[in-house]
Amino acid sequence: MTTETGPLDSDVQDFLKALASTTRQEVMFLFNGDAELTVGEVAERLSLAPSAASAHLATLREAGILVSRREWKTVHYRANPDGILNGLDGLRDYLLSCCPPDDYGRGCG
Amino acid sequence: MTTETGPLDSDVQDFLKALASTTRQEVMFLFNGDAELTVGEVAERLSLAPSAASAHLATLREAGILVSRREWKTVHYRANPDGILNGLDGLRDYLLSCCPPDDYGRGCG
DNA sequence: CCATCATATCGTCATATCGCGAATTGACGA
DNA sequence: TCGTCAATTCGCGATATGACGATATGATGG
Repeated sequence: MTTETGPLDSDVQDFLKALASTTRQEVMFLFNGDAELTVGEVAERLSLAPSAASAHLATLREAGILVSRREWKTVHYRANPDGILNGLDGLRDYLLSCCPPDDYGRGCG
Repeated sequence: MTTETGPLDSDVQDFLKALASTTRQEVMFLFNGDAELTVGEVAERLSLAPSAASAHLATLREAGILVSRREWKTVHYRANPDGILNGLDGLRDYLLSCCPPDDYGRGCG
């Protein structure tokens, strides 16, 4: 059972908050095509201070959207499909429980 | 074509920002079961000032998540399944374009 | 051990968001 | 038209977020 701080799973809350930021949306676009990027690369591509890039990547990692691995001196981030799927599923379930429509893309089987 | 302020459709941005708020998440839970609520009812149930409730409902309406209709003196809000579907689809497409996983629940047909 | 490089964390400031109460707008009834 | 009630908008203060630079941590190499 995931901890709940409110009516919505904290997992899904973190997922939403992480993605509801223009800068972090831009960050995510860098991970297209199974890309693996270091903090410094993200900082450079978005013209951000390394500290800012690090914080955003940490937020996305804590939301389960990215994962990181350390390789010698550098930390490599990449997308985390499982976490993303989890977030999307949780969000869909949340909206399903809130609202009445027939289906939200589920139940295609 | 929807206007874009960044890498992500502004539609989807509004969708995310609207839902990435604890209070608005609580608001959405009130619309369970095809409920139709006035601003005053939402304010009362969440112990909010009418002005705060109005602002949150407006945000959700502008994001396409709720729709409103005026009935004499009162404004009734209810969920907007089409808008919600749109938001979820847009979000999924965005994450698909960012990241590599096989599928995000699409392609069940 | 110490130096170095990449990352993470901290302190600070600017800005955005959220809450309220007050004033404004809009719709109905006298 | 004017009054009333509901909703919206405005102004304000408090809090949260996002950016930076400076500092601390971690891993590698001398």
